Amino acid sequence: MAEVSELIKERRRKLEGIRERGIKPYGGRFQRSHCLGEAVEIGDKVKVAGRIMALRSHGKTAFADLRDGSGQIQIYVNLDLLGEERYNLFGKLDIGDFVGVEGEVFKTRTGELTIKVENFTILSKSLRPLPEKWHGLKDVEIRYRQRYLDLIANEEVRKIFNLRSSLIKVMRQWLDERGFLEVETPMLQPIPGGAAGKPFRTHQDTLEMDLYLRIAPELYLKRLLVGGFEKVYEINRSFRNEGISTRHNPEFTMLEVYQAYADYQDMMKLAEELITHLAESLLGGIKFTYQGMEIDLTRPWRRLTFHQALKENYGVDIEEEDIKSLTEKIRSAGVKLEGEKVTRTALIRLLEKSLSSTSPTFVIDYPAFLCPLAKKKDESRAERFELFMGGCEIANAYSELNDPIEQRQRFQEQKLTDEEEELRGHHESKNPLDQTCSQEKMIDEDFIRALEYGMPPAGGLGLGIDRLIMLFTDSPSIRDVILFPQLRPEK
RNA sequence: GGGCCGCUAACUCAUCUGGUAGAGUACCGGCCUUUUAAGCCGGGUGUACUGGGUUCGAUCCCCAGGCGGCUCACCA
Repeated sequence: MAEVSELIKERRRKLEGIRERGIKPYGGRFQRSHCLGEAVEIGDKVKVAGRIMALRSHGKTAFADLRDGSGQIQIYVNLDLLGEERYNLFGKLDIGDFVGVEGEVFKTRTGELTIKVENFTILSKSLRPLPEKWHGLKDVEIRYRQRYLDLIANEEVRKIFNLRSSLIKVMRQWLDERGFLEVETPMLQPIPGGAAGKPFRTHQDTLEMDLYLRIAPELYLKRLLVGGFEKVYEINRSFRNEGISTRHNPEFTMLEVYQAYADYQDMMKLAEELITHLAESLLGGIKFTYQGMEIDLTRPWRRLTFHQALKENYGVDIEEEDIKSLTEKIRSAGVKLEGEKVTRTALIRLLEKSLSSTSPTFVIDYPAFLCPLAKKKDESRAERFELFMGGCEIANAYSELNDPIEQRQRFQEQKLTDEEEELRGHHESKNPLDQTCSQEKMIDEDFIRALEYGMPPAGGLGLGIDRLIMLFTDSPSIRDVILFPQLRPEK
């Protein structure tokens, strides 16, 4: 720190002033009688603590607004009450400092309940000025980098993260009540599976082996179905080393649920009921607005086959057309494609465009080649759905493929197409990490072995929690619902 | 990774066509013993993201870089 701003120097001077009086500017435990959100009445003797959010000094008297995690209250100090020494010490306090106060509640002339401070304790001296009180903190870069400031300055942001916590709590409760068992499966995986996407690679020194941060928990949760657990779920982070956008953060939170003897139809019901329940308990209703779009969760939600969705909206017949006319039509619909490759993402973009202003829609029965882990409905289609809402992909589910022989074949086909793409030169990457890409397509032999022991038929559902919270809080970017989104380091 | 846009005081923002930066809040000093976006008087506290270039002169124009936002691409 070469240059320290005048404001910081000034606060350090005050800090020294406090120390010179033999007072510790960083206190310890402070026993409170009340939280600031609790109701108090005139005459109550209270002992509270919090951060000074505003100061109005009048010479021989002063008011300050004190805030803690539960609420805010005004405090009042005056010279007669505190004596000169203590009163001058109070003058060393700034907006941002933590202070504990003790006194009696009274009502001011303007009718505000206020604590008349008889004694106060400095709990923490703040050395940096807080963002401006009226306009708050708007600079998104500072908001994301220094989330603590965002939380201090912007109440709506605190509300978002409170809702996030409640949502996960309610979700757990709902699943627990229905007999689902919450489990934790490896984040560090020797073979990352269960989804697409480039994994993050790391290394375990003792075992002298490379490991990958999981891109999905799927293959481990299915092993638990093999093991005899019939209803399991996991709420936790997955990691994908892909592009970052308003809907993608390298680490994101997913719910994955598996239920034995069920299928994707059951998962549709589960998704409907769970999300409706979340909306009712957190938003107080099943209608809300996301970025100007009216979203209505009234059941049953629309079901649309993948085939229909593309045909109706774009005249694209995925079962009839060859790659060339398919890519042409996708392009003319305004979705860009790299090369001649029809990716799952391109198709999803297409769907998102047409479903963007609608209430929840299940797009069902995907082309089987797009879902190697799903049970086939017939030759070309798989029992899979994706749930779209507010123009965003929220959930994804299958009737889980439990035939070990077919599973191996489907993995191999997948591997083949990846190799084909390689040959076609679509992977002209010089990134050394891409070497792991071929590795990561390795078949998870233990997963196949588990299936060979027998996995009951099951439905499985993955739900993007961050995205659901975006919808519920009307947040335009996933960064608004993740406390510390990934950013490049400063300087 | 590509395209577009942005970066000015601690914060929120101005600064016209290139003439050397200014408001509010915050902060400092003064007055003020019930204020609440307290008030009144006085004070501008600055590496204009960084580094080059053009120019008599650059916050402004040009080039390179950094960080961020949006968007496109990638994400069985």
